[in-house]
Amino acid sequence: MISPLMADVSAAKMEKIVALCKRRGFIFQSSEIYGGLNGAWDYGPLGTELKRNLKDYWWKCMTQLRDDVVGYDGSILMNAAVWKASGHVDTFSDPMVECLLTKKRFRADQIEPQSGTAYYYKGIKVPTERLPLGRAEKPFAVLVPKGKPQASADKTARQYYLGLGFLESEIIELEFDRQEAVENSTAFNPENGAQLSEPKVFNLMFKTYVGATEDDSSITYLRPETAQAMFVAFKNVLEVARKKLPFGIAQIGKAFRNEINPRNFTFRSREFEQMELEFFVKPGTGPEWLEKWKEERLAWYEAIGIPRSKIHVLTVPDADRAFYSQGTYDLEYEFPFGIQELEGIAHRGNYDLSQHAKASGKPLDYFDEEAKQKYLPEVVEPSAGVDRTVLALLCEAFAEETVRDEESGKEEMRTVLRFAPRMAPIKAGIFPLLKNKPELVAKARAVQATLRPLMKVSYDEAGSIGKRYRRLDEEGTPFGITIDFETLEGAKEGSTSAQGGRIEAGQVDTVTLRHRDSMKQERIAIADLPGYLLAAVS
RNA sequence: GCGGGUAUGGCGUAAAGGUAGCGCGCGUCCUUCCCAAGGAUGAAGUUGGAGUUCGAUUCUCCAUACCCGCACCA
Repeated sequence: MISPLMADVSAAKMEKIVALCKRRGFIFQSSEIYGGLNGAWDYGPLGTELKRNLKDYWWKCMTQLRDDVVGYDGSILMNAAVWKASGHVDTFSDPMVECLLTKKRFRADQIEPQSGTAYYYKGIKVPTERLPLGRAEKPFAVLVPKGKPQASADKTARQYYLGLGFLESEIIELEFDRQEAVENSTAFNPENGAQLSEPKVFNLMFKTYVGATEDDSSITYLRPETAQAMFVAFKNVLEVARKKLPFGIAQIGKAFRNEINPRNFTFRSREFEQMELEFFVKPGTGPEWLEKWKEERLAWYEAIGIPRSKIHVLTVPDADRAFYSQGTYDLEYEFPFGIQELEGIAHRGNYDLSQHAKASGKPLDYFDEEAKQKYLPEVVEPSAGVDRTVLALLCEAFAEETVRDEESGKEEMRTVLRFAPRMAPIKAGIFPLLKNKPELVAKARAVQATLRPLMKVSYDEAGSIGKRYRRLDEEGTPFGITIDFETLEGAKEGSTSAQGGRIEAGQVDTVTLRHRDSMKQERIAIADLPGYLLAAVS
């Protein structure tokens, strides 16, 4: 249970993170100057780097560091038949009905059929003349169990008309229409008997038209997940990849869902990016691979700076699982706004391949050379949200701390993003201690030129050195490199090296290396910078 | 989709039916030998639309976005 105070603290933290994201250029509202667009967000200069680092690392872990996964990059627009076969056209849209009395919403297909006596009303009359509306025609109906008096239906109807908000109870006169026996009807709310609205379809897929003519034959959809491209192309990949089971296909790309209600900053957006792996395995081995991938993915989150202790593994109960799933884990993160899903790892059986084989008429079997038999592989799918993970990185990295100035004793607030170095948008900031000393500036520029081909670095000479360090902190840059007079004139006696040893007194071309998290400084030879930094950020 | 709230430079805020101010940040210049130092100077704002009014950023209505709760999330 979250206390109201903690909820306030969390909301305040989230607001600070949103403000920081805008201030430093991580995330902006989409089309902001036109008032934005509900559920759409842009990544600014730093956010783009962060997101790219995340995707690159996933890609590297999937396709480079193991040899049983190949990459794919499917189109966003696909033949509409794909979405029919996958089940999205039929099941990704939910006909919803709404209780006219309580406004509560139900899936139309989940309403339990009711029997009883239905009372129909045409509307209400209001005898008092001082009210502007003498009567209101607004049909309504109530279902009550057989044998119950009409009075109980009247009571519900009265509540409904009162809820419309323009009348006082004592002067409402119901205009009764008729009563009727009803069997197995889904037109009434099982909880209170009130009439339900006509079903409205909420299709979560964005519909669009391919080509110039907008007729039904040209309809397709923006993909609601990247997965289907990989199932549909299974045969093609099998042909060229020369892989034996088990093997996987990995893809990163945009997907679109017309969410009813986007929420929580970028967490639920209508346009978002996925990192999905479809891992094909021998029939019967799905469950064990589900476990393996769960462990694999947990370790991965640790590697990008999200500790195991902040990830909750939810074993999705049978009732909540998608119809195709034979087992699902949700990996959830403790966001300030609640514990929410980052990644779903699902054992999809052979549902997708069998659906597409059936619908397309093209066999999608795998021929097992050892067993000398054909079969449809099972699939285990770790599917991660890029934008959600970026948000988790930001939330996890965000820290405000009080620092005391040793000399003056003055206390100040320091805002710092403690990204894991491999995720940090910029790896190092390079500064001349003073910008009005040409020798320092020239050397700093030289160091920048050395490091630039190796990693993203920044150069800054504006303001005091302390100010520049704090700027690095807010951007989450793990290293600050300062070219100072010791660089030119030789190191002082007793300098500690970042490599652990000593810098020799009088040694030139050494710089101050400042660490973001500890704010500690040490010296390092310029020649050692590339090796040291590459090791620290890869 | 329902209910509630909010909307003032990049960020955080103040004020008022009649000239919109402050702090931080940002740009330029000066100064500065290691944790948001100092000085000079500059740019930048009332979410959008309609109405009331001599005059609206302020009042009213509508729209949009964001936040909170409910519902939803194959």
